[in-house]
Order: sequence, then structure tokens, then C-alpha cells
Amino acid sequence: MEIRFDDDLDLRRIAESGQCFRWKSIGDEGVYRVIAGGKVLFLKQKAGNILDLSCNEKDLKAFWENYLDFGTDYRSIRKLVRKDDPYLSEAARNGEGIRILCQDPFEALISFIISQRKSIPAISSSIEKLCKKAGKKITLSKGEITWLKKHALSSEGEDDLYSFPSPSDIAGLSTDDLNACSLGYRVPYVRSAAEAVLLGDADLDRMRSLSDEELMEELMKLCGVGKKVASCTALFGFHRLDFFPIDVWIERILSEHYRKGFPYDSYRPFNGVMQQYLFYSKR
DNA sequence: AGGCAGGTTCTTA
DNA sequence: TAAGAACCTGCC
Repeated sequence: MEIRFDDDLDLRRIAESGQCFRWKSIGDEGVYRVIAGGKVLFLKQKAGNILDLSCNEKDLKAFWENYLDFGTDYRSIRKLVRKDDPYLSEAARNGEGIRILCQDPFEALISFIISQRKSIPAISSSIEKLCKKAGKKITLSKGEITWLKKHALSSEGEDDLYSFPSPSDIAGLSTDDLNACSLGYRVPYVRSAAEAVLLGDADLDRMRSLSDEELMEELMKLCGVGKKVASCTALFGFHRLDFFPIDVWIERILSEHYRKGFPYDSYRPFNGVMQQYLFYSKR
């Protein structure tokens, strides 16, 4: 189905913004394949703010609309950028179209635990291995196959897709299975996080009702979850748009351009969106 | 070939 | 409280 969409939206920039690891560019016509919520979505952006999606209206309303955060007005947030900040102004121009996806908290937690000291290709590769080992197979619907055909794309290679595993799926994996996902020293981190969620020691649903500070505190109780991973989980998995994860890149930007500190007060509660502009622009 | 990668923990003062 | 080493492994 096709919809017109007027707010900021740039699929390529979202895919390359580092917030998600399961967006894949298919072919060379700007088509992306996304796996989330146990489902797959193929989508393509066309001229005139038209979005061509492989789902029907029911699935759009039931899931993808929220996933793509259609309820948030990013154009207005982008306009909050202070005129007296040329660095952020340029970053926001470069990053126009980035949106912060509403991803699953558990998936974000595990993904960002895995991300530590790994390059982006290595992160994606580990996550794919994990999904293949423990996730559920996703079979393409008739509509999805038709959609691919319409875009002159083969469904071969698109028929071996797996959902992100549940806490019990991961907790049930043997050490050998986890090792086979190239997780390295993160194996115990991933396992203990999955077990904590499974047993309710880390209650992600309950965490939704916590304040930002309390959420951070709860997440950091998990082994292998420090400040960076916790804030990424909060921003991308809990959609707390004020979190401002500081990794090595952001650290460099802060020390080069914000000697007196980043003006967080100016952008509350959307500091995380500003962080995305800065990060994307630097990469 | 070998250093480095979107961090965290453990150890040592 | 703070700085520094160690950690797995794939990627460039």
C-alpha cells in the first residue's frame, strides 16, 4: 500500500543512524527490509513523500505506524535547534529525516549489550546469528511476495528470515550456541540479561512506568550494562527521547565543539533526537 | 598482519 | 574516586 507522509522521513538515514541493526537495503532502488515485532516489512520511499509499504492498512495501524513513530512530529523537533549553534544546525540539516523508531525494549537491550566494542557490521552479524539460532522463522506472505515482484525483486534470499528471540529463547540456548554467535566475552552478559528478564528480576514492562532516572538505575543493575548501553536501551527501546547516549563519537564532538557542555536544557525533552543528528552527521 | 572497534568490569592505588 | 588493564572476535 502507498501512503503520503509529510513529516521528516528518510529511510536511508534511519537505516544508517545506528539505532537499529535489522534494517537491510535490498537491491539498489532504495528498498529496505525491516524485521521487527516478529514481522517483516519491505518499504520504499518515492518522490512526493510517498511511502510504498508491503503491509496492508490493518498491519500499518496495528504495528508499523507506531514502530515508525508516526505520532511524533520530527519537523517541529528539528526546528528547536538553536540558531546560535551552527554545528548542531548543520548536523540537523544532514540528519533531516531521521526518526527514532519504537523498538522492542528487550531487543534493544540485548542488541546494545552486544554492540559494545564491536563495529556495526560485526554487531549486525552477531544479531543475525542469534536470531537464526533462537528466533522464529518468518515466512513471507502472498502480499509480500507480490510486493517484491512488483519492485522487480526476487524473494529468494528473503525467505530465510527470523524474528528476534524472546528472553526464554535466549535463556534456553547452550553456551556453544551462544558462542557460535560471535558474542565473545559478552556471552554471560547476554545470557544473564535474558534470564533476568525471563525470571522477572528485570521487569521491562514495569520499567515503562519509571522515571528516566529510575529506568537508568534499573537497567544498569544488569551485568554488562553500563551508562552507554543503558541510555541506548532507554532511548531506542523505551522511546525516552531525552536520553543522550555518549559514545566515543559523541565524546569527540563534545570535546571539540561543546567545551562548555552541551545545552541539554534547551532541548528537553528531545535531547536524544539531537544526539542522533550529531551522531549521524559525524559518521 | 595486526590494530582496532558505538563499553564494561575488575584491579589497583 | 579514579585511572588503567583485560576482555572475545571479526573487520578493515
